[in-house]
Amino acid sequence: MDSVAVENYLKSIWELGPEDVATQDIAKHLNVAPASATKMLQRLTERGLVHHIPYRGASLTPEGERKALSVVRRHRLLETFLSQTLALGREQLHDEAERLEHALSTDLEAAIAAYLGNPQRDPHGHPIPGPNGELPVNSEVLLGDSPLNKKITVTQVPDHDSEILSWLESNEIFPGTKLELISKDPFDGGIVANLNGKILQISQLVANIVHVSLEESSS
Amino acid sequence: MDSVAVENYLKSIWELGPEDVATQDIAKHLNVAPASATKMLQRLTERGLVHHIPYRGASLTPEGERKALSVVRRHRLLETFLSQTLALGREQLHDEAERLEHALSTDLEAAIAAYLGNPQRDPHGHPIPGPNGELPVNSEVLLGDSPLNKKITVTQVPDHDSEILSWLESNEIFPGTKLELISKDPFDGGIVANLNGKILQISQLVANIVHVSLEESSS
DNA sequence: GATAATTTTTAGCCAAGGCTAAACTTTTTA
DNA sequence: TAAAAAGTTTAGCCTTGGCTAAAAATTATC
Repeated sequence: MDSVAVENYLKSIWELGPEDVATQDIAKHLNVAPASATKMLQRLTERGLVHHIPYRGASLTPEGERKALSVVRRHRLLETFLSQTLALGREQLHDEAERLEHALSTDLEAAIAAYLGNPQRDPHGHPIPGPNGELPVNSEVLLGDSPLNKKITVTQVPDHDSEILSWLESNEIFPGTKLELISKDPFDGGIVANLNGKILQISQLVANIVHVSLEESSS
Repeated sequence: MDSVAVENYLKSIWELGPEDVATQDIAKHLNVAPASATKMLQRLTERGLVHHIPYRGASLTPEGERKALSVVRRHRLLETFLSQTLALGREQLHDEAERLEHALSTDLEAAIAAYLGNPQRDPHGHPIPGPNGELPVNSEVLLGDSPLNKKITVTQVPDHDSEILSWLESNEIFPGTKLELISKDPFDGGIVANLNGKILQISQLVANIVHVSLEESSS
């Protein structure tokens, strides 16, 4: 069994990867001192989970990635489970799952997946890795990069920034929402969209986090 | 936030109490060396959660008991929640709850309690402490101590011994089961009972774990 | 291309929570 | 009641995962 700390390092590297991740970025992501991250990266390299090149950065070995995806799977299954059973708000889910993910046995993971009917996406629209780490190929595009005057469908919103998430929620932007880009600011990348007749200004920050698909949603 | 280890020590002392608990018993219960238990008892005494008298034993302070009951509440709520949503077997519940109980936030605890309608008992029939640690007075009696030829109702089965639990389950003994004592062995305390017409021999070991009530069950 | 700034690593420290072996109490037994 | 047995504590060690301060490497800047 890997410790909570180890699981969190692996997950962070996965989330920040797949290219070499800087020590500083990992440290910031986990709220620890850079020196602590260095030490852990060395230990994880020792254990064959991480490939760390001093002064360059770190990446996951195949084994490390498998473990990282297992954590991500548990996290996203938990978010889906809590959302469905307890009807928690999308912005509460992340923090709860973050704690519980490390305490989920393989059996319980399987029971939850079966109960949910092996869902492919969590409530934020993020794909849930399969039991062996399979992830679907991603044909999505960022909201800020999508073409003007075309029907697009929101597929993913961020899972951890509850401020942005609340804003999105209050403007009815979540997976499945259909909208159309009206214009794009040439300087800061902010956009204006038409959501069911409502005209909405969306900052560059948000436009570069939300994913959309150009095909009609299959839901 | 208390660590997992601290929460487990407090819970163990509560479960083994309320009289002074021997160092050895705590160590055995937690699967650690006696010396480790001693050290932790000293730390917990330092923190005002435990009252440890060297060579005598340890007991919980009011603050320690409050925290222990909080862990017990989370444990039993989780067992109830997992049982209702995922239909896990009674003998799987304990181990899962054991891991998850330390990762449950106050918010999620409240959400689960509300979802379940603030249940008073977990699936093993154990009372669930209230949010402030309230426990109902216990008017129950051990199966082995109950009178002959009287209708009695099972109220509690053990939660952690999955072997006993499976045996009970397969003989349809669980909270709510009605039966009648036919005879008691004068030597080893084993008993014979009538369960819906079936004659059942029950060992002393089991008879001293299962709780029953003499009144008709209110379910 | 040398120096300044930034990033990363090393060194050394700490607390938590384990362990074993040895010392000390308490309890039991002869 | 003295010796043996059982239980408990102390002492000293270990690993994990943090930290800070200082040293080293890399990158940016003049």
